[in-house]
Amino acid sequence: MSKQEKISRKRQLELTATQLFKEKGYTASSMRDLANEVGIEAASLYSHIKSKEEILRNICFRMADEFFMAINAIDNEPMNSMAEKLEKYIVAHTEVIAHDTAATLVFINEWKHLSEPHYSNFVDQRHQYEKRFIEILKAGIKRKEFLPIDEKFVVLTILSSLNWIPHWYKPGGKMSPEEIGRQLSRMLIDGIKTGHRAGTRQH
Amino acid sequence: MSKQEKISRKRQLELTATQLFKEKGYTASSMRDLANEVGIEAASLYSHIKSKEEILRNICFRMADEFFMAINAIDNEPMNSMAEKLEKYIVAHTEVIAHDTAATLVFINEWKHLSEPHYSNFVDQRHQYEKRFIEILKAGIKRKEFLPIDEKFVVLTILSSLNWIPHWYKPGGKMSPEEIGRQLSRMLIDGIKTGHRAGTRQH
DNA sequence: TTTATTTGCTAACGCCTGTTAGCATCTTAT
DNA sequence: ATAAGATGCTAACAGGCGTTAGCAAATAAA
Repeated sequence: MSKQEKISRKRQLELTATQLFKEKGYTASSMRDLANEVGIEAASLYSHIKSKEEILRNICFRMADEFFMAINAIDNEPMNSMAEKLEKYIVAHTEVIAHDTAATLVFINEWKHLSEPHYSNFVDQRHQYEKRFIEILKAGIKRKEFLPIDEKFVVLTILSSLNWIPHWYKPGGKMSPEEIGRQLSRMLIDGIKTGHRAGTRQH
Repeated sequence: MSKQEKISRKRQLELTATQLFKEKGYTASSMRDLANEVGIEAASLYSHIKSKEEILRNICFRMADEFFMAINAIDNEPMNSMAEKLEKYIVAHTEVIAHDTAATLVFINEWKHLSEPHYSNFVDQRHQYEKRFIEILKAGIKRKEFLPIDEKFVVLTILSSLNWIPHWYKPGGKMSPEEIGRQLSRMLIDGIKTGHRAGTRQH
């Protein structure tokens, strides 16, 4: 199981590094810190990884992939309203976050330490991700399902609310990730939705 | 004007450091970076400041003070509803943010690098600040003005939306800070408020 | 004009940084 | 049994870090 073992060791490093980066930040976390945490010498880390940044890169882009995969899966489902689609997006995003809050925090806070071309790559991907939400809002506004509020503004408000979840979410709490997502989307969508709160009146 | 000059020089350092900390993060910004930026040697910085952390401390606690002062001023005004009070809180918070987005970002992202006892001090203050919002929500729920959603949850959602503003706000844009605050509070409050959107129906 | 303060310099300190080279050992596959 | 790979070590490197000591020049206050 040589290949398995190597992967598992590398994975352990990434997990420990994620925790470290989350707590102290990427720059303030040293390779010696990481080595200490797993009980080996700093130089030995380089039998498993190429560089410190490689770890950060893997965390950031793996999370980016997961976020994209989550909303991609939704686009195949049939949808009645843009509100429904937006809710599904929000729930999906929440579930990805809840699945690994530490990695999410690193993804959110430390991407700026990526070097080129990965930095630009990352920024592009995030921009595309926001665009997916904006398209839903635009469609919803066109259908007069949503109030004509600046879409960019609304998307950033939604995503910032979502991205704060890892700061307080603890697995096994009273709310499941899905419930959190639903609650949040109800709170946010009903705030931008025309018509009553209780009704499902569509225009 | 010796005292004046000194203050102005120290202030310039703080301003430059704020920009630096915002862009690269506190840990990744070196004293030599800062010195370079203002055109002197790194060692010369210590004629004006005691330590690197002193700068961070000043930024963080000055912002904390400004946030508190902004909402303190509101508590003296007469208020008809909790929704109105919450809106005023949100607008006030937004205006403080808009007044110095760079310092706000440092305040939000870099406080964890404060050493004790300042770290605990900071965390306490933030907790108290959140409590002020929670009290409004509790009162609003009691009056049946707001839906009985977990207050902590709602406050964190509100504050996270607010704290993302410095990422996109540019002075001189189409929306003034006050308008942004109003728009945001309408979007968030109407989402947690019972009854119609258009009406002002109170219970 | 003398005195005190502000502002800056050079040189250096001890320590920490990410990373490489070279070698040893232990595990797995042939 | 042998070869290949995985995993780890020690020693060391070149450079960066925040900060201090000691001194010089400019500026302001007496």
